[in-house]
Amino acid sequence: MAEGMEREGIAPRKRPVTLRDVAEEAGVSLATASKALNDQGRMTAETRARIQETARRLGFRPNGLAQSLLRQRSFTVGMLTNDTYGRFSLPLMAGISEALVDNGVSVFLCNVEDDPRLGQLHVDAMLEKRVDGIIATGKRLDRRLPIDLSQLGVPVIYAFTEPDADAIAFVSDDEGGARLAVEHLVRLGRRRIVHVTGPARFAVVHQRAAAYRAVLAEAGLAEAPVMMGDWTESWGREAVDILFSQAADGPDAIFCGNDQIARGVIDGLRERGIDVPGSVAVVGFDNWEIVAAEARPPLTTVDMNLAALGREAGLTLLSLVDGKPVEPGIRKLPCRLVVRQSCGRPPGDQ
Amino acid sequence: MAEGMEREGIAPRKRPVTLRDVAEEAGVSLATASKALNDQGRMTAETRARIQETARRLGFRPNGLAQSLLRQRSFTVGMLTNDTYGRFSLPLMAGISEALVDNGVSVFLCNVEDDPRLGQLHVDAMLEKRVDGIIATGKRLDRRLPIDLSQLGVPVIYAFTEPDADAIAFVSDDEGGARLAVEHLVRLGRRRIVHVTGPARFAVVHQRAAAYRAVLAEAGLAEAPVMMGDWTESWGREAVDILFSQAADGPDAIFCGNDQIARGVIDGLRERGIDVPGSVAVVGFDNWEIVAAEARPPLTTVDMNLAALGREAGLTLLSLVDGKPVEPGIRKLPCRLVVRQSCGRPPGDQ
DNA sequence: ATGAAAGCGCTAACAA
DNA sequence: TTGTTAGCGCTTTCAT
Repeated sequence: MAEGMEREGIAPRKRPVTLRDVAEEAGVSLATASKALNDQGRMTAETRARIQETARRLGFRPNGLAQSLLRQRSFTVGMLTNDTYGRFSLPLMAGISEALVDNGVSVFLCNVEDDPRLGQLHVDAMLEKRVDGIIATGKRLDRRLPIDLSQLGVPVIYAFTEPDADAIAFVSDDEGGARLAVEHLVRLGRRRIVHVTGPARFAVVHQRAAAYRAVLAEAGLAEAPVMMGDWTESWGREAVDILFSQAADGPDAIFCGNDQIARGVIDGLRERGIDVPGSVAVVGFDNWEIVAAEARPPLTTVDMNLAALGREAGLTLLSLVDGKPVEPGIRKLPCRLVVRQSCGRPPGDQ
Repeated sequence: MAEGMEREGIAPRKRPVTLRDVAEEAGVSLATASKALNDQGRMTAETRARIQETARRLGFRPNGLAQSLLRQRSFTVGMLTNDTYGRFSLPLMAGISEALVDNGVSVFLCNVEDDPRLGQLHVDAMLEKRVDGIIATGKRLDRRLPIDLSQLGVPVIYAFTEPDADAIAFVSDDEGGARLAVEHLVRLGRRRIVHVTGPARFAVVHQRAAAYRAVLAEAGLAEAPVMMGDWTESWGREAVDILFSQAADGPDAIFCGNDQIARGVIDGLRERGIDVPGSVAVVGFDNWEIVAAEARPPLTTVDMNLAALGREAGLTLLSLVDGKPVEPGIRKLPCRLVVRQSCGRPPGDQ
């Protein structure tokens, strides 16, 4: 039989090439072939090379299912989310995936909406597939996913969602983020800073408001009542109407609870002929590119660093899977201020 | 030994419960236990019930890896995308997942950006994990993913991305979608309809423009030169400036290439004091909720039905996996017009 | 009606 | 240095 050149480049068709095929073709035993391809055991470099070459030629691809069965490790994790629009889950996913892909770990993405049945379905599927771990993510820090993940028998990490007791969780530091925003305004010399934000039933609304008040107090500035409404542009515009309808002097800065409100605020101000940032500076929250970057002027806003958060979650899950101990608790990851143009030129201190 | 009540509710801890555990506990053989739990073979109803009850009590969960190894089927598919923002990939994913989850199939989501190395990494991982198939998706119908999927040895379906030759693909019917939009305007009595769209290097720009021209011709209306620019709000506003800066009579309807342009157009018109939809009707494309619903007035726009497209792709992949033959070729799935308020009340014909 | 045995494709201990 | 063997957890003939 000629040295197999005729096999070159043939894609495995019907039956995939197995390690046994490689071993036979190379004239060695299964075990030897295995060791050769895993750079384990001892053998002549020549043998190893020959086996590897044979594997390459045959288009051999190890069967991960068999490997996983044996190693008790599937190199697979599940990510649960209820964030249908992906505003939060996609950056998280990007970070998670980035942390895992280089370790050969793939991610099952499962949208459970807010449906317990769907959640159970996905979790069952994951568990049967023997995922090495699960990352639970969401769209709200103060709401749980519609499934109980506390007794699963696999490591679970919570990222950007309300965790169970004694769980390991990563969340954004909303107080810190709000501080960043308000301190920025203070540093720019703004003195009458108001806060227009979302509905009171969101925990973050109170956390951010508390930080807002704290920073004003520290700066010796008067605080205005926090204005709560919807997370929408129209609420932002409405808030501007309220703020500027009285003859009294309006604010010179508005810290908004999210980018959509901020966008509404900016539009409302422009339509009243009020210059941004000249007369009023505006800061948003979320750094939702599509909203923030297209505002007029482009929005200075707080970024929750969700990709980094996802990366941390992924790496931590990996540690857990490797059996390393991880202290339970909630870790708050810092936000970051993205300076665009809605507050004017940043002071020279940066 | 007492009848095991003390085991009730104990979550499997260290070593997961195996079928062997169930068999021993129930006092039967492995084979019998397997059959009992799969509703196969023949045995007394009593035996079957007892085994099932035992499994339940022990919290037995079949090891999908072992099953997959044997059945040569992993109940797992991979979804490839290069759509980082998820504008297209998330609706697709939702549809795909919906079609698959009830069949116990989970989805690996893999963002390959436009990086061939990353793409190869993900595809290799999928193949090693023995995915039953792959769905390739993207953000442009006229660009390929940065990896060759033609010789993988597993079924591949293309959804909303440029397919390889002889592949099975699902795409949106952009001509049809554009027809829907322009015919809507015609039906509402608009006569001077212009088209403001994206860059010429996008194939869809030409497809939609062709449909725009065709509909105008059929209606005996004059077509205006198609205005190509960026896919941005600012281009929409600029287009309005161009259209209305001359004293000549401007259009009474504007068909926009996407929702962002449409939003810019609406803003531009409002800022010029031109009533929408009174004086000018506006239609968008994409039905990107966050942009379309928050426009003033809310935007009538074309929805590409991406979730349905994903569902089709998922179901078709399933057929393929089951060995059913599927005709290769590109299937165009119809779009749908979502009527909001930017064109005025729809005529009584609906 | 039930069970023993042979694998699915691979790895790792132990022999040779 | 290489090969033999015993599984990983499960399904499936084929006996009994």
